[in-house]
Amino acid sequence: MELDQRKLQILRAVIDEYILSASPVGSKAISRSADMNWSPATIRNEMADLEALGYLAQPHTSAGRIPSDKAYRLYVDQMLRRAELSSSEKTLLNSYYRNRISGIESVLRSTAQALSEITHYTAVVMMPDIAVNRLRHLQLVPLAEGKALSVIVTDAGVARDAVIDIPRDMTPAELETISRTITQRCYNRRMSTVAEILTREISAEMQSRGEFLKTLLSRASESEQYGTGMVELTGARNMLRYPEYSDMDKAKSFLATVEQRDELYRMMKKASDMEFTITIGSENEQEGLQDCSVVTATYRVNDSPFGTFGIIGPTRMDYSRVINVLQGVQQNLGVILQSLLKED
Amino acid sequence: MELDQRKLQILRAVIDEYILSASPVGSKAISRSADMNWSPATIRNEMADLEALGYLAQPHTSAGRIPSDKAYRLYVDQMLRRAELSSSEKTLLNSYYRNRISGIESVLRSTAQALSEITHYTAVVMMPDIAVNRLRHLQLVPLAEGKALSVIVTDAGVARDAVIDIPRDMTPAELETISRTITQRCYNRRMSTVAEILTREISAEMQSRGEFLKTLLSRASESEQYGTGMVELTGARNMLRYPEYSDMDKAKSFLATVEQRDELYRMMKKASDMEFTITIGSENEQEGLQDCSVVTATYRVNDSPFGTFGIIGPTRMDYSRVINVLQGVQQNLGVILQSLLKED
DNA sequence: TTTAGCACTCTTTTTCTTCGAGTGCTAATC
DNA sequence: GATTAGCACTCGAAGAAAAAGAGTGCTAAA
Repeated sequence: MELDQRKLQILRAVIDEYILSASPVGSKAISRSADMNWSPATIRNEMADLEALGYLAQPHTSAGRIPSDKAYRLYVDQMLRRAELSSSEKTLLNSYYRNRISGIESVLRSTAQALSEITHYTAVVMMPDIAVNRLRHLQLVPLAEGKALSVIVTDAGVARDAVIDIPRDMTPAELETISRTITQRCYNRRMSTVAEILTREISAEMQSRGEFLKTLLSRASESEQYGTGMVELTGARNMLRYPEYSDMDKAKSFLATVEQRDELYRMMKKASDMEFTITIGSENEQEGLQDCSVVTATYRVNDSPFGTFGIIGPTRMDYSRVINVLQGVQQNLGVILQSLLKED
Repeated sequence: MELDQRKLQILRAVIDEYILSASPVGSKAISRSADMNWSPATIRNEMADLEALGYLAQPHTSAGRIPSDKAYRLYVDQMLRRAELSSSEKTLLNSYYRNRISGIESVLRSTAQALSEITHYTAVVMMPDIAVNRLRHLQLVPLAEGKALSVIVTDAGVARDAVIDIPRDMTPAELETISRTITQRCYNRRMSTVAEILTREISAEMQSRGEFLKTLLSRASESEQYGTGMVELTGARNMLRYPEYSDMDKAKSFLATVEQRDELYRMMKKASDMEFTITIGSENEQEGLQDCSVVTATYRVNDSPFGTFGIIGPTRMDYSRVINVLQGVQQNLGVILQSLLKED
């Protein structure tokens, strides 16, 4: 049995209605909706078919139908109309960036806030992964005997720092020399290759400090060390708006899940080579997101992918609105970051 | 009418019991508790007195009593016994810092997590306010024409950065010179005074760039700019454990309140010149924290106050446990940060 | 001064009933 | 053959009524 035009139309109507109401949709409600010229009885028959095909489910015998994950999948793949953001929404969006443009990360934090407030869902933004960035400057700043702060600045305008151990007899002047040498040698090299270059070229040169440099940069390549793996999450509380989380336990487990930042990071990282991703309910790997859908978008700066952000909401989220907003933010973010990094 | 010994004993018993059970405490329950040698009837009389004095309240006629904020105040001021953390708890605490010692801020983030997981309340940690730190290094890194990243490193091992505008004709070499000059002139000066020093001493010297420097450092002193005002908040979801938040609306409004990071920062900032603070229910300025208590502690590095962290919980939180944990963390944090900044 | 006894109050829990939305099936209709 | 009206049936939600229980304040006795 295939999905003919009428079945699709009905399925769509069920989903649209369920997204709005969050309660099982009956045949009568469907037959009342626009362009639906069949009687409830006919629609009942079709709905029974759709249930047999796995697109609809019935919480109990005498209730209406709710869409399955499979139905949402079909919906987002084939039934979604994209639309531009309205100009008032664009204005709203831009208002979040006022006074907030002191750096990449604060822009991204504001973005997360904007996303969650505009969509009323939970927003997640991945902080830039410096591994793909290029080194602009490395500075070792002595803190105390045996300790220094290592600061890395990349071409993307991102700075990351870590406290490191240094040999006790290392002087500030020597640290400065090392900083300068590394900066020179690795200038504009991808962060992911810096450690390698150092081991190969520089440590030999600076024999006496070879061991130190090795440690320094093996740690530099460990992502943990320089604060990679960070995500900003905002608006988790929004989920409490929706009846699917009126059960306290569900709410708790959702909040517990999203507090696991490293898991979220993994998820976002995986999505980061796609322009857009939509992951519906059980398609999510994470235990606690089985009742959620995650929509992500990747934005670009200078035509190369820079970072990823997204929305987490109940599976019955308003997909088309979410996608429109993400698309709007995607463009916006490109422009704003561009203007932050290039001259105005 | 004064609070005699027996009234105090009864009040204490009521509070202890209410902290445990979260439901109104009756006279019978009290008379059963240890060292309570009076009959329920006697205790009822005393409880009526305590209610008249404003220490207890009755949700409705036929219910037990619950402590008022005034009662908690008395409780924390006069009835609290402090105790050392057990050694197993200390071990647990330390386990949070493993692999997490790459920098001040990541240590503080781990601290927040540890606090919330150990106490089962919400933890908040104020990131160091660099205004009181001393400048160790300033570096201007060119990003693109007209743009640079300004990075500040302080003696506390904290780095902060911001994207800034620079005159178009400024060369990398010139930026380097400026960086070095500022670092030299302001070395070990408090960040709060750096802007002033620059305006006074340096801008005159570098006439042509005077305007730029002024802008640069007026912005440096704006806290916003360099990411001051940040707090880390963890474990907000823990509040859903407690019956006082089984009402969805209460839970929502709590989460909404703590998502206002700047408000939280203000609160913490205010607490930061006290070793410990306990703020109970209506004593809180913030609207959304009227049903909460906030306990904070300030930790020291090198004997000078460094930062503040705290616990937010329901007013009937287990104060003595919370205080013990905070005290434990306070010591711990001092040691860990010390070891991070000084040689091992 | 303390306490046993008791009537009273008010919430919580349970049980039972009613209501209504929605279904699936059958038979009539287009 | 496809569609639809009609109808008996199911099952959860909502409401009402009843019962249970915890705790009180007061009185009078110890």
